[in-house]
Amino acid sequence: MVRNPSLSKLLADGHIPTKTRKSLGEETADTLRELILLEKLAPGTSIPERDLAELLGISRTPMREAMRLLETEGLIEYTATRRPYVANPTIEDICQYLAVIGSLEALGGELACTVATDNQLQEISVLNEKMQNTSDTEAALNFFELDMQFHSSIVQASANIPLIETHKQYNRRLFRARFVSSRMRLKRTQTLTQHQRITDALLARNPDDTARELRGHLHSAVENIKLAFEADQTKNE
Amino acid sequence: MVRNPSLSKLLADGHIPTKTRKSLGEETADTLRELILLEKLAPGTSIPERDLAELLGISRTPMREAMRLLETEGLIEYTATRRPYVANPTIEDICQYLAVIGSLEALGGELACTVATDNQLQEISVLNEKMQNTSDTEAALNFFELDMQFHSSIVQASANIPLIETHKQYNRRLFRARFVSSRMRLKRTQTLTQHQRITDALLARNPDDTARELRGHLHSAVENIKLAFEADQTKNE
DNA sequence: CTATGGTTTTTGGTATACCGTATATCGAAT
DNA sequence: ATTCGATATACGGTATACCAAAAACCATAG
Repeated sequence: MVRNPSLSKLLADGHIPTKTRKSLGEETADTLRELILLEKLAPGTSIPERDLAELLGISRTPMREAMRLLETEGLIEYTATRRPYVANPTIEDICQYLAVIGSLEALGGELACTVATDNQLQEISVLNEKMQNTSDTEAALNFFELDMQFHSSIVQASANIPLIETHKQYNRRLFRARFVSSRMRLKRTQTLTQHQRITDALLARNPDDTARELRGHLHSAVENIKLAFEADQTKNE
Repeated sequence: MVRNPSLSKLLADGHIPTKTRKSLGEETADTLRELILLEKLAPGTSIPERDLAELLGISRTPMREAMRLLETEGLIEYTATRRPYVANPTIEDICQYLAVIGSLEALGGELACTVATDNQLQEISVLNEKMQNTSDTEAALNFFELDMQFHSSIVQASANIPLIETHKQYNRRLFRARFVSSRMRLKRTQTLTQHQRITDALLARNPDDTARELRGHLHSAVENIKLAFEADQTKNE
């Protein structure tokens, strides 16, 4: 440990880049997650530990660790006999996730109104403006990423660490769904109006309005994703 | 797999007790959790993998798995150099947990109003009555357990599986805090009045009232726990 | 051709050995 | 006596071996 007072102060102040050395298992979790979210590993695919470990050139131990991690994130599930496969949430599952994430974001916004720094609010506002100025023809991926960032930064501003963590997890489960949905470009103007109202409430530091707007916004997200999935279904048959 | 259609139907109907064989790691997680919650392992204690594994007579592999599980539950934390120790949340941490759990329960109650079966509502009502009829001299532990059950069964009635799961996790982190708090018997009558109002709103299947009452209830839980911890602090010095 | 029962192969669970790094110990120098 | 540095020890990370259970396969009987 660092015993020199002035040095440990430096460290605590965060001036030194905290080198959190990731274990192989955690790194593997990252790459696995990416493989799943980008559909290199399709939903429902069976993924035996040995094969996957060999594929990535590591042993089973860290691979198992990675898979357990992704299990808690909801990206990997296990059969009754503990055989792992890529999760394949139904539209109903996704709606349940969205209900929870709606509550989490509403709480995040509510808290942010009282504890967020002006800088953080500014940042959110900037993200909103970027989205508002996005032309209709802009790449869907870009819009999608801004959307995710907008929501995340609101929760981030709540300074509630477990909330931020839980929100991140739910976001991961929803990644694919949100992606599909955003590709549809459904009701983009509606989304933008809602974002504007959320931003306004936040800048006014009005907790109740913020929470209500966020709830409403997530509520329509449910509708959009339902539509997107129906469209996706009919297209794929 | 079961190939006979009528047999698999039996299984799906749940007539056969789904024997989810727990792995050693999961069982270990259960016993470890109990050790921590009952303070057989005090908060802050360092818990080297080898020692703990030997203590329970198992190898390190399942022990590591168990510890990773409890890490995601927030009961075990790791130093910067990945040395595990029993989590020791500050009062601020606990308040953050409570804020989240408040939102989760509010959502649970709200959803329960529309999807809960009459039986489920009845069950909640029964739990409430049991608590109301608890005499002041009754064992604190009994009151405590009823309280936990009351809250859990509300979330259970929401039928939102990820919500139920997340709520369970947060409850575990709060177990100790709630226990300490309940031992203080602070504002027991206030608690009971609030429970009554929550129950009424639920039975009336009024989502908005239910959510509001739950939020308010958790809000005062924050106050109670703060008081309890202050008292606990001064006692221990 | 289908259903059944046994055999082989696959696969997850667990134990164990080894490695590198972090920590503890201890002696020497100031 | 305190601090510093070298050495020893402890500990978590990873690889690997082995086992039991599950699943795939296959041959045989009806």
